[in-house]
Amino acid sequence: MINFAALYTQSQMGIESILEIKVKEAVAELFSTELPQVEFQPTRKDFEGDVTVVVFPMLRYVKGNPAQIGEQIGEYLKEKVDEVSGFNVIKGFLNLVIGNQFYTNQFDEIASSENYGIASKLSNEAVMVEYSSPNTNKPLHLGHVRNNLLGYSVAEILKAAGKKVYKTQIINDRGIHICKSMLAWKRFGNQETPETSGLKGDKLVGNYYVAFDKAYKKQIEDLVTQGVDKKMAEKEAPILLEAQEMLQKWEAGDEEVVSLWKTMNSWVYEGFAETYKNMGVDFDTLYYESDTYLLGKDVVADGLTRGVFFKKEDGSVWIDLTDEGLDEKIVLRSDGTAVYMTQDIGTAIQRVKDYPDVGGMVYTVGNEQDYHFKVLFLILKKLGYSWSSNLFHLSYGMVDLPSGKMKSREGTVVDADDLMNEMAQTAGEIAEELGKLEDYSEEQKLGLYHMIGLGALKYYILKVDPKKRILFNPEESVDFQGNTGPFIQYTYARIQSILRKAEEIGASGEGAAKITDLHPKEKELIKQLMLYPETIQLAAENYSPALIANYTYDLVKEFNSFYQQVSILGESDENQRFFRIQLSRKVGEVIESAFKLLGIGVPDRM
RNA sequence: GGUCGCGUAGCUCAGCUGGAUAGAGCAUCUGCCUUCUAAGCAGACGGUCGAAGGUUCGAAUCCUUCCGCGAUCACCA
Repeated sequence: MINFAALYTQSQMGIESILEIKVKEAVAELFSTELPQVEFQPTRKDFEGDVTVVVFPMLRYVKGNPAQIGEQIGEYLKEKVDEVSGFNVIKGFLNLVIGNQFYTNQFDEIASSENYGIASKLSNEAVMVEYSSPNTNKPLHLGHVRNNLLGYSVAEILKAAGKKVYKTQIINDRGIHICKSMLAWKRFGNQETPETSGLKGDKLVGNYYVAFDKAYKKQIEDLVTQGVDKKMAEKEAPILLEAQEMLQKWEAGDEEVVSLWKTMNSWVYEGFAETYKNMGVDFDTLYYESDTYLLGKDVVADGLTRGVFFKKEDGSVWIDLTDEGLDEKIVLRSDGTAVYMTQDIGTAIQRVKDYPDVGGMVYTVGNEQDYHFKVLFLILKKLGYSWSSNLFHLSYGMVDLPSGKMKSREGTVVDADDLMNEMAQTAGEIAEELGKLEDYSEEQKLGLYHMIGLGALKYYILKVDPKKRILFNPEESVDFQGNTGPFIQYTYARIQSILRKAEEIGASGEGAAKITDLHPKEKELIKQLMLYPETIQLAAENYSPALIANYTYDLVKEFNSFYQQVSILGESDENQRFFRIQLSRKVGEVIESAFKLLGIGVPDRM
């Protein structure tokens, strides 16, 4: 005998597992056949009912008219299952009406659980989520924003689903790109610093990256007019050669170069820190390419002796992945230096050494690197690392402008700081127009505008499936109405307003007696609340914040409809009123919780 | 050219482990603020789900081919 009471506590699945057993029982009794499984779906809004049993798949086992079969099973369920209070059959769909008591019981469970939907215990095995990983020669732009929001949110979602998580990034602090900025600064900078210029450090360094490119292009042009072949000119422009020389000096540990490198990077880090803080993202641990770029060479040497890799005549080391449908891929240059792949192999292994509980990793990197990660994961698998089967490339589509790709060198980028400021400013303009915050201090207002502006931006980016590319048109501002972050924040603020008023009139809703009547909107809201835990799981399995965003939107739409149709504080029946207050409170909590997973804050007023 | 991804309303997107008449938002139009915040609610308009075949009782969803867009195929990262 099944303990139904225990099943009740397991969210939406509870009723379905009961029904599954009972439907099978019905079919066995009525048609003397055993059914391997039963297919359920939520009943469509246009029909009466809560849960629908799809009869069609049963026709393989039970011969007959689907409508009649549905009818017979419906009768049986109504008779034998307390929760089933009614049914109707339309074509091959058996729509079951589930009684109010089931939902009020569910709500009691939800209302009494702290951090509803969020895993209370974390796994022993951890997953490391890498995101951001910028170059240190220029400021962060919209592309980084998508990366940061995705990585941060996925990390939070994994935690909520019960995974221990380390957030990390690998900072690309060395290489030709930073040397270009350094060289240009030396040449044109007049010792300018963030202090003397009043510029944010990353912006200052970025300016010199652009300055380098300008000078470089000019030199190419001059060489071409002197009759030099364009390709040759691109390779031999003096300023580029000088940058390359600088990189060599850096690798050799040249004191002056290293000192300048440290100084300029520190400016950039200060700038980044400010941007991250503004964006509301953080990291548990940092890796720097200057520490890791030599890693991996030993692993390659070891793999060579074990036959995972092979050496070509010129001394370069490769892996043959043709049996996997891929190509040969280089893992060590002929001069023995590391390539990107070498470094990534080494860094992955280093991370597990540093954090022995890491059993998997998520790399938040654009889809232009799909091939690279496919190869990286295969190599780690061939090297025999147990965790190699738990590697995931969180690949996302590029953020393009109407004019095409963003290019830092050409200045066609949407700067992250500017964008966030503009969003906050727009939020402020709308709020001023509405004028609901007269008694807020200037500081409070600015904080709120930032929260709303960022909420709009984050939601706008996160609600889209990561795989899809985003076309961002700076001319058309991000919406603040409809399916947007502010819409959801607004609903939250309304709920808080109700709760404040409830408190004032001494109706916190605590200790309410059980109600038996449910308004259809209340029932829908409870159903929607019941979906939250499985939504988190689904979002974690799919590494998709978009699922959380869509869920929250549906919940909020449902609440607004309820709010419009049903009086909460004005309800005369005390139990009914208390229940509605509790329901509103819980919806607010779930909005807050879900938005936290997206890295979006919620306001008490707006 | 090979490989991978995407293609759904004028625009931005859901739906994709197959199920009922394909859903939202924006835009356009119509109602609703002396009642819990109108950044809201209710409604109208709007679709050959890129195209064609196939599998199935049933396809936006799965398979094949084609078209369009993007990415990638470096001793760059």
